[in-house]
Amino acid sequence: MSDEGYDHATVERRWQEAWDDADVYRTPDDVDDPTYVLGMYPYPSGKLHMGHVRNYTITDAYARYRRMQGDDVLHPMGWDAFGLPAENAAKERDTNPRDWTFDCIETMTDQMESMGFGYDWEREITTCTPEYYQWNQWLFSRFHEEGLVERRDAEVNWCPECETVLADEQVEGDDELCWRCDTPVEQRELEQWFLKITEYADELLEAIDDLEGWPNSVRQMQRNWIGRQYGTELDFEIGGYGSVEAFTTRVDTIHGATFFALAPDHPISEELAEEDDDVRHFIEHEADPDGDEPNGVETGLTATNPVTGDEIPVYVADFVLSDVGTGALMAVPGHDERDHAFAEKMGIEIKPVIAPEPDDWDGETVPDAPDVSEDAFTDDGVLINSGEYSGLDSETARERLTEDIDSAEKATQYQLRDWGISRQRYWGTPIPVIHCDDCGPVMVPEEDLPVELPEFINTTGNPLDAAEEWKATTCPDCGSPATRETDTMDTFVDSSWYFLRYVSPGSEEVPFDLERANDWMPVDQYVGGIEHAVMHLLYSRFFTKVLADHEGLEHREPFTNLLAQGMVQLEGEKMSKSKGNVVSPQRIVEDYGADTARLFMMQAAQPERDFDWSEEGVRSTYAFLTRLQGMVEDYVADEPDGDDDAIASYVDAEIDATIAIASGEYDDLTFNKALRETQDLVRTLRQYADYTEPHAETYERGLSAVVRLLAPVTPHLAEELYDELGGDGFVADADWPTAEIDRDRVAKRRRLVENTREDIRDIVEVAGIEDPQAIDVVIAPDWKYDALEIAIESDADNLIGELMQQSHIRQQGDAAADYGQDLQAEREALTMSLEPDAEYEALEAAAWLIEREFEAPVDVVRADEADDSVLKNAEPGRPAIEIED
RNA sequence: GCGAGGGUAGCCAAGCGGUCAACGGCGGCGGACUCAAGAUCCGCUCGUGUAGACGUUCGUGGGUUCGAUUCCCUCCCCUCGCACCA
Repeated sequence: MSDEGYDHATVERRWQEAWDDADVYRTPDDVDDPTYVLGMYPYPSGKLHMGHVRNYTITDAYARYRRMQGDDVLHPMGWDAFGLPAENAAKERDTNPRDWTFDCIETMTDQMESMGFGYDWEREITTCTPEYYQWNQWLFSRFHEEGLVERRDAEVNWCPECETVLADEQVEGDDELCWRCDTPVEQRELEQWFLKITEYADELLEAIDDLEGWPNSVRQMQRNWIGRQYGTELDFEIGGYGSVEAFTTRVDTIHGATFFALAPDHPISEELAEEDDDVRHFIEHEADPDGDEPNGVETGLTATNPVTGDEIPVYVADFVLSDVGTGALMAVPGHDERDHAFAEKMGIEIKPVIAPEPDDWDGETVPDAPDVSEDAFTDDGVLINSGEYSGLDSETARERLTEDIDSAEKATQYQLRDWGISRQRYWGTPIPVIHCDDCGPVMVPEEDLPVELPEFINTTGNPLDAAEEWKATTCPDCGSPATRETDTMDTFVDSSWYFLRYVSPGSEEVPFDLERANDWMPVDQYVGGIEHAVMHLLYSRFFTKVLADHEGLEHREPFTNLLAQGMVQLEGEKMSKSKGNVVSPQRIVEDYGADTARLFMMQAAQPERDFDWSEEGVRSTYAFLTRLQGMVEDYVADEPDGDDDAIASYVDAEIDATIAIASGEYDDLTFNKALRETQDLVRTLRQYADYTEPHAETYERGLSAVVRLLAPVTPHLAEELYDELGGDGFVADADWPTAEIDRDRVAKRRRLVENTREDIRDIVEVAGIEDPQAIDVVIAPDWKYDALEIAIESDADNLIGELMQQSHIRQQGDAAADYGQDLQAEREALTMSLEPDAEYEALEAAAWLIEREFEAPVDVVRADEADDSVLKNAEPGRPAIEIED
């Protein structure tokens, strides 16, 4: 396989060293508003996988493209270096997380260099260093000062395998599995640190509308996650227990509330459990919040409907969740499916109070009740059986009832919860707090930051808890003996602002240089996996907003354009170690080179789509590069001296077309299309050289354009070939090729040529012409172009009449009338063709393609040199064809 | 159930009101080159057709339009996210 190809190893090594020596990818601090291109930084697991390669090839190609377009570019890389796997690996290998992590970083850095990724390594950041994580601590203190940190008892998700707390976002699926290890998650009550992201819920939600550079899927996922709902909070009196608050979005159905339900862990349920055996038994043994079946137990209590005064039975039910709404609800089985199911099961009354709005409703008449015995009617409609509210529409009734009921208030509920950042693990940022018996939890003063991690202790629980010496300290407030907080921060804290740190990675006084951040931010193009759609991308938005409000950052959103890249699959399946269907990037680089791997990936599919890895595809990509290399070599070794003829002009026009199209596609990050065009041009150039002695200047211009168009994706070979062609400096710094041509004309010209060739093939085939002797291609007369233009612009009913007003058209007599009829028939679909001269030139330039294919001389003929009988078939955009056999 | 994105010729996949029987790739067929194979190059790949035509096609069934693969609605199917959410 690879022994047939070019010497990629030598080429790649040579240019990697040359780039390194010349510091090609450095972004100086004094550049003005660079284009900021960023890939989500990796967790240093030890090896680059195909997902990384794809992700970073996308950003690298785009960064290189922008640089060649003349932009200053910021394209940094760093390491999401804290996290549990390092701890586990350290235990397995009897080392410590720090050494293991830095080993991994070293390996992965080498792999990234071997892929040819052009990063400014001077800006590298590593989150597990005190130089970085001190700023997590500093930010935590700042958040605390601004009232955005809270410590409270919380029922938390606990993973017994990882021995740590998980955020809601880290619990996956119906089975509630840990996102890292797929262990079922348990619930525990612990004192936890929270960042109050809910304070920003409204802005985080509303600003999504303006994130036009983000994929809809991600925007929608964030909207769902925040889950804002407008409704009403109101009190129900429960005999003996006072008033209980319930939340409802459908207060218009309150006259149909036939029972009241409490969550099993609602305070009243817990109180009841102490005296009522049935309730206790239900809560402890029967309640199954995860089951499909709604279960419940009657309490014997009643609640008073604040509108009707009715006494309705109170149940403890497992379908009521304490963290949704208020953990207590008024149940309306007539108009809520879940309440309906429960009422049916328990034999509770089902009462319709909303009717579908009749089509011809007058706005007053009270319609007939719907049948809700089998199914609830859950849409809005018109109130019935609702006393003075009957006859109102749902919307109005909700307003009125919320006003009229004493205890009722408009309320907004969110699904978004505050962000619990406490983790009971070692390898993370220590939360900078000291616990004092007298003063309680006290922030570590800024001058004492960072709180550095102690040496790793290999133990089953939290190593920080075992670090006795480290734990013992004194209270910053009162000076008495005190202990350090042993929780560390969720690593998503690190990644919520790392994109700001790249701006000034060495800052010792501040987390980031504010002035530069204001100039350089936001990230223009962010690229990463869809798995971060909610967590990382939502937290980063939150941090950015807090920093805007309290630290003078002048941007409220971190990422202008977001690309969620697709997966690299093998036979339609996600590559994964457990399935054993992994293709190693390292092996591909060894066998075919980084350029081949990069080019294959970028041309295989649009970046956001999944695609299948194919060894066959890799081989043909490699063959393509080898061929290209040969073409350049041959050209340089023996420069051709062909004429600047029609064929050269065809090739020249194709070069322009390719540049124009490929540039547009690079702008849109649709590398696959840009590369397809570029590869087409290579084929055109080869055909050219095969067919005739090329015109040196034209041919070289083509090769040079190809090399530069490929340079963002295959940087090493592009450097090599650019050098061979005599380019100055690095192709990485070269100017992007330019073409003064618009895509519309390109498309028209190509279509004309392609249609003409197809027509000739059709004729040869259908007419059974074995061996064509000569082919004439005849351009339509000028008057037809004029007629076409008139037909397009005219809105007259009688097109023929309109045409005949032109004397030079009228002179054509029957021919004009015939063509006028044709135009009339297709009137609405007409589009302007190229001008006659442009058509002549395009076909003349493409004649060699036809001659080559049919092995017959081709004559492109102007209308005034042709017979009238032939001209009959010629139209603008469609020359007449005469084949002699 | 809700939401988002999809369903295009043997397969993958573009197009997203007329230039569309529908770009491109793979696979298949034929041809050139070669002693041969590979690579490369040139065609063909819905049906019919002895001069560029016609017919039937873009999940299903309707609709809008002079005209729909492209816009609207119904239904079916796929993928992803959320979900006993009050």
